Amino acid sequence: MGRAPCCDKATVKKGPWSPEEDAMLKNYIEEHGTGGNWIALPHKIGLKRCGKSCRLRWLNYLRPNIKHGDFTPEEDSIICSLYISIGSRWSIIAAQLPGRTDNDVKNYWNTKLKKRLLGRRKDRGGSGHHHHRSQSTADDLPAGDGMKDGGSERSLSTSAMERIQLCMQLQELQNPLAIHHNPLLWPNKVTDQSNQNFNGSSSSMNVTVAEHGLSSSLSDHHLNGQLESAAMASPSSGKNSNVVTIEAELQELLYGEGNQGRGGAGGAIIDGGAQQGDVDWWSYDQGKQSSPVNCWDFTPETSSMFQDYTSVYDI
DNA sequence: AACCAGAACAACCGCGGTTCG
DNA sequence: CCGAACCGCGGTTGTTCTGGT
Repeated sequence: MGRAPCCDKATVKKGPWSPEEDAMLKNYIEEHGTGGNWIALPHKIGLKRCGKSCRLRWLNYLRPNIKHGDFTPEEDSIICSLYISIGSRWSIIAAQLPGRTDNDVKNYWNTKLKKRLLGRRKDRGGSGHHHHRSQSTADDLPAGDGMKDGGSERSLSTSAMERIQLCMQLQELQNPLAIHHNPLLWPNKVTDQSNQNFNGSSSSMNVTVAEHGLSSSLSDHHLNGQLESAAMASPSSGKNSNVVTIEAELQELLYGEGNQGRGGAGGAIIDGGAQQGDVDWWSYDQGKQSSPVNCWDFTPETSSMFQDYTSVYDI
């Protein structure tokens, strides 16, 4: 027995929103708020839309202070770093980028960033042929292959590549032990505990969300505090050579030669961590350098994974 | 100019988690 | 305590745009 549909699909309009519908929804919410009930909202307004559709439209496009397009190098950097660290937790990642929505970040990653980081690898040995239609997935990524053609094209090292690949593979496997499936292992730095985003400035996103009575995934109360003890127990790990190497790789790949189309502001991103506040995105336990992906320990040993994770987040 | 493939983006779907009566 | 209703998330699909042939 499946779940009952949230609305009568026969009478509900689907597809792109018209300016009139946008105006109706926007005006109503600005005047009355959401009322805490999205399902009832379209009926109150007189919209022939599903409540979920209204919610999505408001959150992604109509609410104030939404930014579209023109992701900055700093945002690119945060997205890439967080994806490699926590996987496809788009709401968490988006919460670190004021004005960005999870949908926006997700689309941006899938259509641009992922290709910039990974897709170029597929071109190795190619002779300028176009990509095929399929977007890069974990399946079509070479599994840590070498640089077969020895060409001058940039790519991430095996270490960084494997992090991304493993992250994608994790999603496919739905590994219950994966960090991003286990709130206990989420970092307190991606909660709003400190109400700060990763570049150390106050997060206006949280304020915006609160103002409109919407809950943010970052308000995940149950996460708060659970990592504090771990943070106390885990000394801050210093930046090591691997960290610098991967940071440099990422920056080079995103904004180096052949990727100059983004305003040339690449120098502002991860620069020895200085531009990211005091957060060390990449560091992990130096004592485990035998494994290039040791921030992702997939053994069933939670304690080991937790230790790695605390290292990743410098907590 | 027409067609086509690929890219980009908007929106939908289904599920898990949470809330509330 | 239980179940229904609702919310929010992540994955997927559909549509439009763009550039190449």
